[in-house]
This record gives sequence, structure tokens and C-alpha cells, in this order.
Amino acid sequence: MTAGGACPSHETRRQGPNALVRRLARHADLSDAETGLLNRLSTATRLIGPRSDLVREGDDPGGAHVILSGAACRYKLRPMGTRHIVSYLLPGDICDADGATVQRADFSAATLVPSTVAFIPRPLLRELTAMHDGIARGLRAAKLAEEAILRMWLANLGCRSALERTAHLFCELLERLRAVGLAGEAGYDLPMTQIDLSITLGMSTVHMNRTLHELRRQAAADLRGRTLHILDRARLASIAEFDPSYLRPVLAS
Amino acid sequence: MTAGGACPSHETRRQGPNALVRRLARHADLSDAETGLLNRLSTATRLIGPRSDLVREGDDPGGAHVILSGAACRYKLRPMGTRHIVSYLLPGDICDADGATVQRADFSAATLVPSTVAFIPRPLLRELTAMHDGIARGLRAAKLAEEAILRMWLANLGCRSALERTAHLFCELLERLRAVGLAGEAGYDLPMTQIDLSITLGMSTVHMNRTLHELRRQAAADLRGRTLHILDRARLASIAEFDPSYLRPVLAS
DNA sequence: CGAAAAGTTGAACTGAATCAATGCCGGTGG
DNA sequence: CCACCGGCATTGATTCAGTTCAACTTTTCG
Repeated sequence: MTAGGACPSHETRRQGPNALVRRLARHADLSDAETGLLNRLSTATRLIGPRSDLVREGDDPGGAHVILSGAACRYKLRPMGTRHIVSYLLPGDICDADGATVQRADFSAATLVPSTVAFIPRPLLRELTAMHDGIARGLRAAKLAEEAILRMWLANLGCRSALERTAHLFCELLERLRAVGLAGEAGYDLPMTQIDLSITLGMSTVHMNRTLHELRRQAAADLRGRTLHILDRARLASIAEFDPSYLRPVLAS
Repeated sequence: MTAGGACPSHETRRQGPNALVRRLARHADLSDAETGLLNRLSTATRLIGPRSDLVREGDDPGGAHVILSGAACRYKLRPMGTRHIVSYLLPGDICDADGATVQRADFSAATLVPSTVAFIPRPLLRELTAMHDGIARGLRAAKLAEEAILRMWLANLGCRSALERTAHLFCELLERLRAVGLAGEAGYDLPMTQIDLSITLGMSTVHMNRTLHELRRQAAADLRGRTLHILDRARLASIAEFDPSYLRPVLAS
């Protein structure tokens, strides 16, 4: 797998219903026509290697990227080269849903692991939202959920300890991955390294590692290799003070 | 001024062009009809006392609140009673621009100082965005800017020191207040206490105080009472690694 | 004027960073 | 098939930025 490489039109294997459809249908009813449309979009995909940029800060995103498998993140680069991850993009998530309006990204985005990504160019994105109410509503809801996550992350960094922050992130990922069928009760595959986690949670890698050990010691969660085993979901949630309601915006009418 | 009190329909004094109009016109051209409409909205305002909630987490916001003078904040409440401020709402800012769609707020919002606030109920908000393209575009742009700020704050908390964070916030406030005519080169009135600042920047009040002293010692900024004196804007920006471009989203077409 | 909230200061303490070394594992090339 | 390499994970020792506690002053405001 050549880093940064991309090969065109990759067949969509496993996980029956497409992640994007699943995601948008969560908040808005999609017509059959809309579902079909989204499924067709998802065939024009690229398999992108790990750690390759999708969008670079300051550039024109030109449209939206849809993560269909794998995982990516939005991040901010500081002048001195240090980075900070400001959100995770999981299957079904859309990077630059505002690609229709925004011409300069205020963040970069990159894959974390090899990922299948569909690109929706600006004109098509506009057409989709203008012509299909279900899709427009779904996109809006997805954006609201994302914003709520952003606020939650901010509160997390602002007033929780390393252990609490980590537990909170693991709870959130459990919910989000379950929503697209990528996690069971027992746990899930973490698509990021401890280094990624540490730059997300604002701590050193050394302390990240120690915090993971502490979670294991408290029999809450156990990260072995790529797999996160949820040992005691209630305990994890209680450490994190986790309340999942922010992940599911309630829409009017 | 009774805390939590509110008296109806307060006359709009000073600062010529209404803050809301000024804010929305920043990214989108407003027709005369639209400007007039917004100005009329801004007459049905309430003067709200300091530290009164506008919206409570979990409640239905029912519409949007527009800050016309004063200042407010969005905040998150933790079970144990500690709070974290996730954004500031300055004159011209809109709280719950998504009031048209969202039925459950994932945050609370409260005034920081006595403020003039207009409320736009959901049906009216819908009508405004549906009928007036300029207003819809302005609102969208305002929301994008807000999101960019949220991401910046997250990166701030995640990877900057107390001094850097504080300098960054002061730079941001300078830009934002200048955009609505509430700050000059020399400085501005800070509408929040050191306690508020500390809750925002994720540090103890004691350390907040010491950080302010350090900024003064470095001849960058000097907070005296409510007034922030910018002593050396370049130095402040360099401490903060401040680049204001995130505050001005570039819109397509 | 008096009470409450905000700001200030010093001293002791601690969660997390930093430094540094070492182990592990998967991939690549010889 | 094995040796080597680079990224990731782990561990111990030390240091430091920021917290906590506690007392005190100043300002605000009813």
C-alpha cells in the first residue's frame, strides 16, 4: 500500500447498507430516489492510503468528501509543526458538507487508516441539496450533530482529567461506530494510534499510554493492539460522565 | 437591576447601524427590504440582567436569540456543578440560529452582563430564511464563522499554554469587537470577569490572574478593571500565533 | 453602609510533560 | 528466511506548569 496512493473506483464490499445512506437516514426520511442517488454516488469512490491529506488548511475543498470505510480526522497545524486533531470522520461522516459554500478550509483533513472515500464536487452537492429535501435535511442534521460533538470536546478538554477525557472519547466512539454497524457490545476496532489519541485529547503520548493502563486497571476498557475491549460499559460511562443525547439532535417538524 | 429580571421593549440607543445588520451584511449583500426587516426585529427587544439564562440545556430554544448589546455565552454544565464556557456571544451574534430546526439545545446560554436581546420565534425565523436569500446567506456565513471559532478554541485548549491561550482569546475578541465597532486600536471593554475567562480557558482563577499579570509584565496587554488595554498588538499576536483568517469564511459564488 | 462578588497573593502540592532508554512488531530487501 | 529498519508502545526518573488551599484586599451594588 503506497502511502498517499489512490486507485480508482473500488468495489464496495461487506457492510450491506451504505454508510452514508445509513447516516443520513438517521434523522431524515429518504425517498427511494434519494437512497438510490446516494448509493450511486458511493460507487465513484477512491481507496486512499493511510495518513494522506484530503483537504489542506487554506485550500478550496471544492466539494465534500464522504468517508465510506476506514477513518479520517480534521486537524489544525501550528506553525512549529505540532498538530491538533479537532474531529474524527468515521464511515458515513461527511467532511466539508459546506463545500457548497466554503472556499477556504480552516482546517486540514487526512485519513488515519486506508479508507474508501467518495468526493462530491460543489455543483453536484448544490444540486443534491436543492433538489432533494430528504438529503438536505439529513446533511443539516449531520452538521448539527457534528457541532454538538465539537462543543462536547471543548468542554472535555476544558474541564476533565486525562482519564475522564479518554473514557469520554471511547464512549462517544462506541455510540458513533454502533450507529453505522461497526461496533458491538464487546468493543470495536480503534482506527487510530495512541499518538493520534494523545493529540486529540491534548496530552503527551506517554501520559496517554499510562491513562490506557489505568482504564484497564479499573476494568473499564482495554486497548489491545487495534481493538478496544469494553470491559464495563457502565463504569466507563460513569468515569466519563457520558450522556449520549448530544449525539442525536432532535429536529423540529 | 434584579438578577434574571427583564423589562420589555427597550429603546435602541447609540451605535448607529444595528449590530445584527452589521454582522449579516459582512458576508452577504442585504437588500433594503432585508435591512429594514432586521431593523424592525431589533426594536422588539428585551433588556436582560446579568447572568440570566437565555436557553437551558435540554430545553427547546423555540427560536433564535440575537445579542444586540452586552454579551452572553454558551456553556456546558457538568453534573458536579462545574461549568465550561464553549463560546462567547457578542453584539450581532446569534444564539440558536438553528432554532428553526433544533428542538433540544445541547448547551445552555446566559448573559454575562446586562444585555439587549431580540428573540426571533421559530416560525418567523423560518419565514425569514425562506423568503430572504440575503438573510439566509448571512446566517449561514455567521454559522460557519462560529464553527471555525469552535475548532480554533479546541486547538487552543489542546495544545497551547495558559499564556498563549489567553493572548489568543484577547486577539480574537479584538477582531470580533472591532467588526461591530466596539473596539479601537487601544483596546476594548471586556464584558466578562476573570472567573469567566478562567472557565473559558480551562484554568483556575488563580492561574488566570497570574497569567494576566504575565501579559502585563511582557507589555502585551493590560487588563484594568473591565478595560483591556492592548499595549503591543504585534507581541500579543506573536505570543498567540494569531492568524485572523479563520474569523472570515470565504464563500463561493 | 454593608454584604457579596471579584481580584490578589503566597505556599504547598500534584497531574501531566519531558527526557531517555528499551521493547515490540510488521514490512522490506538481501 | 532472516536481518534490519522505522513507527509505535512501554517504562522509569525527573521536572514543571498549573492546581489547591487559605488568607486577605478591593470593588461593586443594592
